[in-house]
Amino acid sequence: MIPKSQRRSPCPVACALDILGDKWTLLVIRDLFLGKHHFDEFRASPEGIATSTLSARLAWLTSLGLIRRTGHATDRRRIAYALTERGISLNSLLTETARWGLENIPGTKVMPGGAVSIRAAIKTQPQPKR
Amino acid sequence: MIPKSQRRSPCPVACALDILGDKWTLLVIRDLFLGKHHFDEFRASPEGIATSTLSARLAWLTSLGLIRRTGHATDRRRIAYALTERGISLNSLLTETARWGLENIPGTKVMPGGAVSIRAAIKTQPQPKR
DNA sequence: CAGTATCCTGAAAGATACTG
DNA sequence: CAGTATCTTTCAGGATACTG
Repeated sequence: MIPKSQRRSPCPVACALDILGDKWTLLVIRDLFLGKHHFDEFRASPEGIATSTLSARLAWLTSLGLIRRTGHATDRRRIAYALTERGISLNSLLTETARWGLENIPGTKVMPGGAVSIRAAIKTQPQPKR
Repeated sequence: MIPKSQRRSPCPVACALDILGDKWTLLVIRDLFLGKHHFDEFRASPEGIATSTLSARLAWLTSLGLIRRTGHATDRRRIAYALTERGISLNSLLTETARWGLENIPGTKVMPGGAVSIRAAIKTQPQPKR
């Protein structure tokens, strides 16, 4: 969490933006709500995030306690990410963002794979790839 | 509006972030919902936005049709900004952002001046300064 | 009051290559 | 598969000064 001393103000909007206010963070969250769990799945999203950027975001969100890493002791190929309770609390904010975009930006549409779904995030177990 | 050709994807979340995904834009929107209308009022907000940044954001939001400039023909001191219908449609997104910050970031609190209020934005008439 | 005009710097991000 | 390591570039944003 960002220490109070270096926050721009105590405003909850400003503080939320210090965490989520960029072009990538919420997209990673979106992917988790869509049921994605693996590095290469995030990377394969159509927006085309760079590996260095993705790596930084995953570490950032982990440090904030919004996601957690479900590593595997011996097999690095089974590393996965999942939303924590706190991460799941972003559901309505994310949904609201999607709704606004859908209603106000012509040409937008929900991705193949379905709408942002809290159920996908909660019920999908992080699975190692076959 | 950002042309489809240069969007990262058709995802409504991604497109919304291309518009709102930075640390300043939503704060200007917030100030409008708080009933502020004038350049120096935005500037005086505790986050301390630079004049060049503020100027760019006001032009940007105006070009998107989210705010409108209610200029005065002869007196530049009476220039004011107000939310358009489309800008007002950001109310629930903004409120959701504030709610999430308030519930998940310790030490945040609504600014003196009251909670983000759609009524302040709608009912307050842009008034020239005395 | 409502900006514009510069100058400048750091941080963010893209591209690419490499690794256990 | 899940990253790390560089390198380079861009550009958002801060500081400051000035103006009708």
